[in-house]
Amino acid sequence: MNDPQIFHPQQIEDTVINLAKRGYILDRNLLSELIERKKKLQIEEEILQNNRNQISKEISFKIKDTDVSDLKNHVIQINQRLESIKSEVEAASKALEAFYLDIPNLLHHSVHVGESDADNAVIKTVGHPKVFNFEPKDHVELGQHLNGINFSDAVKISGSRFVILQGQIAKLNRALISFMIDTHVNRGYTELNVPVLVKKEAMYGTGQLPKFADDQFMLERDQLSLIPTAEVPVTNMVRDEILSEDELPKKYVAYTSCFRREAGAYGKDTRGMIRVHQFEKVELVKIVKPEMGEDELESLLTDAENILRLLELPYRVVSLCSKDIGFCSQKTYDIEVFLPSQNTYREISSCSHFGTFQARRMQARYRSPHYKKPQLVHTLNGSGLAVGRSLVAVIENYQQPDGSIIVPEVLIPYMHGQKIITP
RNA sequence: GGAGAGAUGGCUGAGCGGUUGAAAGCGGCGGUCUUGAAAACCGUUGAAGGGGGCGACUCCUUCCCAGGGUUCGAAUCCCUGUCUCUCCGCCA
Repeated sequence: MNDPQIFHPQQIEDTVINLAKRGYILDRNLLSELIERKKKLQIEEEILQNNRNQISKEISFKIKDTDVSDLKNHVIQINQRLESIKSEVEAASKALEAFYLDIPNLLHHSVHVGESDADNAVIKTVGHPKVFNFEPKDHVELGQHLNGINFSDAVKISGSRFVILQGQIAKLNRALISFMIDTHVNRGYTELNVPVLVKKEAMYGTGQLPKFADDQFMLERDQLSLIPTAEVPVTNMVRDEILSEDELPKKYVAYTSCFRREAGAYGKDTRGMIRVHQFEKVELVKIVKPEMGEDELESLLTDAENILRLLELPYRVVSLCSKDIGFCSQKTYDIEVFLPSQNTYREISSCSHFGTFQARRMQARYRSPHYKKPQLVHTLNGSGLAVGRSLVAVIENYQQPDGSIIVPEVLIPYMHGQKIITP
C-alpha cells in the first residue's frame, strides 16, 4: 500500500503521471469522494462517541444521590444513532481501503518506460554463451539420458507441471542448494527454515493478496496458503513489529519449496522443469532503514549474481521497464541465465526494492532517535537463486557430447568429490 | 484428540463494572552529581486515526489477543474463536 500522502493536492499530479507509466489510470474523482465520505462520517461518529462518554461520566458522578434515568435514556438514544453511523463508517473505510489496496507501488524515478518485457534494458552481460561443437540437448533429454529427471511418474502422482529428480541429478540439486545457502551465509545472511503454509494476513502483508488470489494454492478448509515464494513467511516475520535501529539491516536467506498455480501461463513453457507448480528456491530478504534501500538493492543484486559467477554460468542483468515491474515493487532487476537449448537468456532471479509498500501493509517499523514516531522500514528480496532453473542451466551449459555433465568446480565438494555425472 | 491454566504497555507484572491509557518494577530517554564512567537521586517514556494552529503544540476518538453480547458505562461480567503453556493419548 502506498502512503496516502501521495494523493494530497500538492503531490497528486506527480502520482498520476507515475502510475500512468505502469498503465494504471487513477480515478481521482472516486478517490477524493471516498476520502471525503469517510472523513465526514468519522467526525460524526467521534462527536457522538464523545457525547456518550461525557454523559456516562456524568452518570457516574450523580448516580449515588440523583435520579439519572433521563441521562440514561439520552445515552440510549445516542447509541441508536451511533449504531447506524458505525456501519456507515465501516463501509466507507472498507471502500477506501479496497481502493488503496488496488493501487500499485510508485515506480522509482530511475525506472524507464516500456510496454512489455521486450522493452527491458540490459544493464550488463557477464560471460559468453558457450559455443558447442555439437548440437546441445535440452535438460529434458539430458535428464532422461542420465535417468535423473522423471516426468512420467510425477504426472502419474501429481499431474502436469510436476517433476521428480532422482539419483545423481537429485544429488546435484541438493548440492546447488547447500552451495547457495553457504555462500550467502558467508556474506552475512542469516539462514532460516520457515513454514511453507501461511495465513491470509501474511499473504496480504507482502501483497500476494487480495489482487493475486488466482496464482496461489489455497487450503480452503484450514484457510492457509502454500507460499509462492519464501518472501512471504520471511518478510512477514517483522509484521506488526517495532524494531530498534541497531537490529537493522536484517538479512535472511531461506531455502523453501514454492508453489504456484501458473493460472495465466497455459501453454507456456510446457516442456521441462522451467515452469512447474512446485519448485525450490533460495531466497534473500532484507529489512533495512529507508535511507539504505537503494544501496541495498544493488548489493542484493550483487549477492545473487555472485552465485552465477561462481557457477561460471553466462548471464545478463536487465532492469525491468515500467509495465513489466511487479505490483508491489518500485524497482526490479532480473538476472537471466543463458540456456543453450533455447539459445536465449531466461529469468533465474528477480531482485526487487519495495520501499515502504509492504512495510505499510505489515505495519513493520523501527524506532530511530531522529524521529519521534516509529518509521516504516524498507523491504527487499531477490532469488539467490531459483534452484530448479539453476539445475537446468548447469545441466545444459555443462553438457558434453556424450550426454554426461561436468560438475562445476564450486559444486565438487558438495558432490563429495564427484567431477562428472554419467549414466 | 481429551483435561486444565493463561493472553495487559519495549519487557516483567498489578488491576473492586464508573477520571484506569492502565499501579509497580525493569529497560529507554533527559537531567543533577562526577575529571569521566558507574551508583544514587529527580524528571520523562505506548500505538493508530481524525480535528484545530505557520509553529513549539493542542483537542477528540479508538486500542488491555480477536469477534460478538450484557450495561447508561467493560481491561474487569457472559459467549465464540485464535494462540501459548501443563498433563494424558496418538504420531513423525
